[in-house]
Amino acid sequence: MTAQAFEPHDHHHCITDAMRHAEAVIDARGLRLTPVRRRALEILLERHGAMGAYEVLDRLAADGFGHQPPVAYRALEFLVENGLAHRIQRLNAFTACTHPGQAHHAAFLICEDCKTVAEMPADPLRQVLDARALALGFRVERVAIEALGQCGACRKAVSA
Amino acid sequence: MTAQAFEPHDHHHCITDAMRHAEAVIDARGLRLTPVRRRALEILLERHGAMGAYEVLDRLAADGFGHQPPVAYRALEFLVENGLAHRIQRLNAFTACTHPGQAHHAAFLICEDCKTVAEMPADPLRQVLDARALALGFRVERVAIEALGQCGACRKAVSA
DNA sequence: TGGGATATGTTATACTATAACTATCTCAAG
DNA sequence: CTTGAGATAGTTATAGTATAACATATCCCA
Repeated sequence: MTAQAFEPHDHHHCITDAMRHAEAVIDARGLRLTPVRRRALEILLERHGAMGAYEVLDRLAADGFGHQPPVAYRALEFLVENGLAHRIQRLNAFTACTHPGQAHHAAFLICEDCKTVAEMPADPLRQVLDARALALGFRVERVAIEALGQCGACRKAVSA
Repeated sequence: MTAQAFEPHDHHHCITDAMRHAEAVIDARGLRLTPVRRRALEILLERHGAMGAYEVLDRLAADGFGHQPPVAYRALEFLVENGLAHRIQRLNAFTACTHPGQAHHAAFLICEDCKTVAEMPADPLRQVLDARALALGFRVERVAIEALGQCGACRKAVSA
């Protein structure tokens, strides 16, 4: 598992794969991937970026769902709770999970040029962090690791 | 350098120390630690927690400074830019830097019970993160590492 | 088939942040 | 001195993000 967001890839496959995963996960938990929730996930999956709740809301509204903020926030919250999406604190925005199903700790790489958001496994980082925190008596429950910078493609584009 | 926020310590000393550091840093850069900026820093230093901009604003207003959001946001932005405070994305809030002056990468440990925010050196984490990101072609510029959990004191309090 | 739990929708409001303009202060060049 | 450019602080107004609280509809099973 790598950060495919920065690689050229068959994005359609990426989407259908994620949707299948989502169905499986939700089903296994006895929950329901209702129309709004499903559509919200599809919208997030369109690109490897982050989308604000209000942007998602506009899209949902255009598709005939409700027009008020809670419609989007609730769908997004559901996705995040079930590991199908992540909240990017830095951007006050949400991004579809690219490794759904697998329990994982993620770090996010956010390209400031093209706005792509890639998810990178952070388990090794978490081990170090947890250990160092524990040495201070602190027990870590959740961590947000969000890096801003420049992706390979954008670096090449600048130097060209 | 450790995360003294979780340790019992002479907080008054903590404050005077930080203020002295601040003066030195700002002076060395040929900038000005004006009354609002100084007061804003003092307010953040009162406790090892995070404070929202509007809370800082109320305090500043009570002290005779302006009553409008930019007053607080500008002072806080100045402090952050000069490494005297940090923004905690997760909380939409600000905390005084406990290692001012030293160039450093910090990770934040946020106790969900007592709301204490401790700053922990993150240079080793950064090295790992930078290397792993670079392997994906990504050049890291800034990182936010924010952990939620429970500090030692609160853990003891619960189990007692 | 009734009824609790879940989900969706609404209104209203709270919280966070910045743009744009005005007035004031600082400090060095003339 | 004094004057003018840049920095600082104040204002009004508005943009952007998020949630509380309640009404309505749907699901599912006892």
